Amino acid sequence: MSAKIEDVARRAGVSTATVSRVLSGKPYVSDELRERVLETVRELKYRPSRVARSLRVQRSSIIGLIISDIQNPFFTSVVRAVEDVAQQQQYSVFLCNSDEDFDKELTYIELMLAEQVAGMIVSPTASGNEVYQRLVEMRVPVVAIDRRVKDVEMDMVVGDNTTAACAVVTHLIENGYQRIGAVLGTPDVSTGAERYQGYANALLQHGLPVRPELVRTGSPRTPNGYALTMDLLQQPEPPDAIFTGNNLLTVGALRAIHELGLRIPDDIALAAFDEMDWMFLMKPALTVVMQPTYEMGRRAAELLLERIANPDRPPQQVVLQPTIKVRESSQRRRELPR
Amino acid sequence: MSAKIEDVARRAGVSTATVSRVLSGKPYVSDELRERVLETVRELKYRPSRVARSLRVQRSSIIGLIISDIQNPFFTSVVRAVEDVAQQQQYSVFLCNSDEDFDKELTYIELMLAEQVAGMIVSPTASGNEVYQRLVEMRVPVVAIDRRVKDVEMDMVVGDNTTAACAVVTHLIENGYQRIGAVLGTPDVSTGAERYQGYANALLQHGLPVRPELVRTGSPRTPNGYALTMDLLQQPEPPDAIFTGNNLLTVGALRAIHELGLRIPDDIALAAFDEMDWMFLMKPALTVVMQPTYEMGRRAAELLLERIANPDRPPQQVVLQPTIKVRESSQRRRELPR
DNA sequence: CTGTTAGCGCCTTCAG
DNA sequence: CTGAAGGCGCTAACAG
Repeated sequence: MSAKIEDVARRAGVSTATVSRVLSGKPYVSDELRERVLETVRELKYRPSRVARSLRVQRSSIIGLIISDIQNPFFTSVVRAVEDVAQQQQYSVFLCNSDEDFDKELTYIELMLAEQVAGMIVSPTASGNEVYQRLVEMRVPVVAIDRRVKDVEMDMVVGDNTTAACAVVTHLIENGYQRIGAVLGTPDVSTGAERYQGYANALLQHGLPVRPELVRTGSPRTPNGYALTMDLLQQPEPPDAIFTGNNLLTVGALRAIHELGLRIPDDIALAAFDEMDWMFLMKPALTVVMQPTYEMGRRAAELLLERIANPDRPPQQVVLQPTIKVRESSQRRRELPR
Repeated sequence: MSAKIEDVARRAGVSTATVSRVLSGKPYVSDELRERVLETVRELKYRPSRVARSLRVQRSSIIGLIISDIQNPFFTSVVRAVEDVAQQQQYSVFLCNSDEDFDKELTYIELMLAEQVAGMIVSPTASGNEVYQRLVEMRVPVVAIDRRVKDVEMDMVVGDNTTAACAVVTHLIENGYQRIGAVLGTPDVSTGAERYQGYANALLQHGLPVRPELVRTGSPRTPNGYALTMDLLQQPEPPDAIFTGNNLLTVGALRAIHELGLRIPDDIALAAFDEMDWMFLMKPALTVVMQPTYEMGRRAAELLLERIANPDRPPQQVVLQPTIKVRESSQRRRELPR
């Protein structure tokens, strides 16, 4: 097919070792030979086989990135960040979409191993610790992003969900809302669990009861956000405010609210986690939590590269603080005369 | 490190050839040996090295997917589709983001070649035909998606942009709008060019002039949509309607309109290409074009697999029809008394 | 500084 | 039906 290293060597009148040395920027090659080799490489349009290289050195220069939902802007932002860092260090990114499906996640992890990736970044779809425990034991560089893996000493970068959730819900309470509902991702993943925790903390701190009938959890995706919100709002005693636990759930919730003809915040107030870029157009929520998505991706990639360079570094857990944004409309208290 | 094929062979008391045959589902292996091998594979948790395999067979079972903007929902939907088809056929997807940067695109194509991918799907960032011409000559399976490559006989799946653009602009005209502006992607990529063509066709068919001062083009991204729209609207004689040429440009346009305090469609009407899922919430446009994004991805993947299976098949060009959606609000004609 | 050589792990003829 | 053996293209000792 295309030129191999031997062709280049022969044409340039040197050995394959020299060609290899030149191409991998190794020292100890005379300028003359180096130039001659480079010239020949250009002539032959030689492109080293990364496959052969990977086999030889028992490691590819690929970083595996397994995210749980590629349609979620949160993750696309992460992807961007990881790609940026990787590219800067001559790594490429092998992206897979586990689709919130633990089996797919496992399959992809296997695939990554079979492809000899240099390391991987994963947003776990469940707190499936055994797998990650094994990876750590195999000394495979891996970092968890966005979601914690329980009981495993590994690198991870996550947001401070409990605090942030508590803050936005507190804001609702301070604006006079009393029956606050929640639409959250499943408690199987740490984000769902922690955001529930923050919600509950806020209520308890203000002497309000945590009513199970006001809490709905499920897969963190738009259709589910719609269904859960519908369910919540069509109860005999619906909430007067809703806390949504992630951006896609928020979209679903907005759809439901819209369809029921309710107005925000007059009929129903909203506090959202993970607001998307475009929501500004609608100012739908009283208060929102914005995660530093790009930074999370960047930190995760950096952590991974560090571990690849130094497999013995102790595990690091980076916790980033989300930003809380309050809308002007939030000043409009509900107790005011209509 | 982990188990190799020879370990399995030894443990099972057979040759590596037999193990290989069993694992690749080849016939001509007695049931007894097959069972024994499978058992041993399980015991040893043997995971064949895809790298070694790729080197040996001179091809990996990876499909390269190079998209121009991973933050664009259009493409994430395509990614989903490609992944679904690939997985079904035991391929994995290697996703890269060219970021609308032709150099990155080239780099990634090189990377794909070096990784011996089975084939690739690319949304070209420019009509850089030489590269694709070369790929076709090298008999590398490749299909272009969303955007045409000029003068190259290759597989591609695109939308009928001219017709669709003409239709939505016609709709604006029929609703009484006369000064219709356009915010489009650069004419360097086929989508931008064709959508401009459709816009111009619609105007001309109705005897309206195509005014250069009402047309803005640039990179198809949100910030640019904002800037171009701002520019358009702050002219002495601004348009009374705008046609936006892709979903991200639309978001930018909405932001600009919003910021200027204009109302849709009373102050400014909007016809959008590629509406995003969530826009329903805002009903911002009179009429929108929705592309069958998932289907485009699916078709592209299918085309690619067909070509991998049969490299001599003549090139196919699939043109999909977008759907045009008209809002009720569009019935409100502009000439009606205010 | 440069060349020779031995594999990396797997598949695939070619014999048996 | 099964085994033995030769590479796929590259890098990393080890000699010169």
